[in-house]
Amino acid sequence: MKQKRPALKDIASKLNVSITTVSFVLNGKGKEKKISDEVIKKIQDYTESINFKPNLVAQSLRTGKTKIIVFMVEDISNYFFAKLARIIEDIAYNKDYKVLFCSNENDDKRSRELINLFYERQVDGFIIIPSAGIRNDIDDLIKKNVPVVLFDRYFPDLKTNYVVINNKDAANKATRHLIDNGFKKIAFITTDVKQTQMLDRLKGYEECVSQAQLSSNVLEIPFKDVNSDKGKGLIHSFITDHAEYDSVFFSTNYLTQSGLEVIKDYNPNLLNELGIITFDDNDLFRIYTPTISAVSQPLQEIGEKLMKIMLNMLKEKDGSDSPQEVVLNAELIQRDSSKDR
Amino acid sequence: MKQKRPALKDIASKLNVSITTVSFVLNGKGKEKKISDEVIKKIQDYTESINFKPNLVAQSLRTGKTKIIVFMVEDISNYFFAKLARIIEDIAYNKDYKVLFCSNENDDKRSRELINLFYERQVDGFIIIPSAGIRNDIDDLIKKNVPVVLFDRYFPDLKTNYVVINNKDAANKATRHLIDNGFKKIAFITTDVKQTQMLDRLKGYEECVSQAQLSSNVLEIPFKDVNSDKGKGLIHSFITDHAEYDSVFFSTNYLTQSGLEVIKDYNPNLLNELGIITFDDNDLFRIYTPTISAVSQPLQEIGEKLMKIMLNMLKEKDGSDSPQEVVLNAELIQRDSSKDR
DNA sequence: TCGTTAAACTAAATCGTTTTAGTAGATTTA
DNA sequence: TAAATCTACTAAAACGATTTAGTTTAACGA
Repeated sequence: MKQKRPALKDIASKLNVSITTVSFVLNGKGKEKKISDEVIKKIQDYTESINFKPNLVAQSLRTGKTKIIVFMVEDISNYFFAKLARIIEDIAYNKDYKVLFCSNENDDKRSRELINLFYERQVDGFIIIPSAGIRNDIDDLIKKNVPVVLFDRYFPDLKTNYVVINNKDAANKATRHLIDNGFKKIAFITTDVKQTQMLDRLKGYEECVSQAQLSSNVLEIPFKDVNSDKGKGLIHSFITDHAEYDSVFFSTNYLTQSGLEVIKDYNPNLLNELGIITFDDNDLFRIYTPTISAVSQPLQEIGEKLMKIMLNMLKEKDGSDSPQEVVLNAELIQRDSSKDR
Repeated sequence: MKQKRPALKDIASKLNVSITTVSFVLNGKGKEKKISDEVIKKIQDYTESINFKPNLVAQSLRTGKTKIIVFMVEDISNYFFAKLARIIEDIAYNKDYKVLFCSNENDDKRSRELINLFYERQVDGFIIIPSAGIRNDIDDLIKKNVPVVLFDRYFPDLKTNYVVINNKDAANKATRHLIDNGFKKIAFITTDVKQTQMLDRLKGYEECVSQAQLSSNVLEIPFKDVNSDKGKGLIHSFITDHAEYDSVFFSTNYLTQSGLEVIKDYNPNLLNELGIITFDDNDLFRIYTPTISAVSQPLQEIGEKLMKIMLNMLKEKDGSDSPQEVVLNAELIQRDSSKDR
């Protein structure tokens, strides 16, 4: 026996006032709208006593606002994204917004479906890690005046809000750090993803080795194989075929995880001989043996910037401000794996 | 210039038909409602051409369904929950449901707020890891006929759907495994949380050591300190004060992470001497040195069961089926850290 | 004393759907 | 030929809020 939730109507008839009056009082406009203290109190007391909660769906329909923000990443179960999700969620929560998380697998079709789906649900804004082929979908959203902020990567030819880190610079510093510690044959293991974040990291590495007149040694793993045995196989042959490499720079944390597994299987001693450095820190790297040096993205700062831009757009009447392009700096955390040994 | 999204009304007037007709056609009821093929085609062609999407908020208001399920866990950035979230999300996605993730920090106040908030938003169902004190809130939801499934833990005195693992049995097996491998002074490090999952794990450990006529050595870390330096300090003194312990059983994965860090800091060699086993597997444990033995919860199975129960309730007219109580078995994954050394 | 203003409300439109209960006209039945 | 049945639609209520544009009564000013 599902008893119906009370609506304004029910309260109004119960208390012999109009729906309007109830609505005004519940929205704190009682004074402003000259409702008498007596009536205000009557309504407040009663709604509290029955623990009345307005129907937010109806509210959304009427106001056009849902107070929901979508946070779309590659894979919400990945450490980096999950941590960031928590930060975003907390900020949103304080501002009375809810966050819908979803994973697009860096796949265009899925990204597109998710965007449409949430657009239909009238979400108020999108924070998105875009997959490579959805430039136009993002553009459409912006044209429809929906608040959008990209992060981690962006489309150079599209004017949008975005928050990224200085990938090239960070990769450069990490490579330089290896060189400074005496490593000479540095391998760079990355994915075949052709998006800004990866291209910039590659560029940072290549510029640095070339400047130091060292050779460039790059392995590109197809994105779809990144966590599979196939991917691990590729890393394995790359390393075993080139016994001369004295160090490895992984371009992203899920590659590092596979990489460590492969190295450990192949030759555990190598873990202590090879110089290792990775993009994206992880709690694991701090307690691994050896501890793994990492380029750490400023999660808190990224989250705060993203939400600041988003909340700002949500406040504006016409979001006609020029897009914000934020580039933050990552920090190189030096641990044992990149020490000269 | 935000141009308004088209509504049924606009389509209807554009094509000189009624709103009703458009609605019928878009819902695939054209044939059933005897709309002529000609009109059906006209409407379909037009709505496709302008890529019309109905307003789901309005739809929800009318139908009372939002097609949204809430998935509430302690901390969405925790490996175990994040993995499960992905599984749930995928299943839901295929059934045309969306999932809202949120973290309650195992805190009653926050849990309560989240439940209310989503209830107001008319979500169709809740999948919840309950914090200790929200028994009555859960009960209220159920009384209001809202589909609810608990997991990981439950309230023994409340008839609800739940999916858990056999914690006592799993802890028992893990302890036995250590004993079988020659460990005699086994420490159990857990939290002070007094909920079924933790109590059962403790019970499993205690029964096993007592049966083997070994001593029981338990450290309870206050939940709020679990990931802080204070928690690490407690672990540190527990271990250093008791040099006689030859093995440690961690009751949950975030404790293990802190524990490994402490042990490594204190005396790296200990990592290879101490027997170590943990509840909740993690990719990290497979590649750690030593590899860490773990009680692995059947994530896929848990996710499937949860969604099966949930989807079933969502289908029913009156959810008057008796609650499902599912207890799954966890798997002990033996790795190097629990080998006799 | 009459017009004006303020106080304290309320009726009804609106948001964009779904769905029930029609209707008008053509065709069939008896 | 009148009643019944179909076909192909449509009007309008309903979901539960917000908000505009009133209305009524009392008080005030000149």
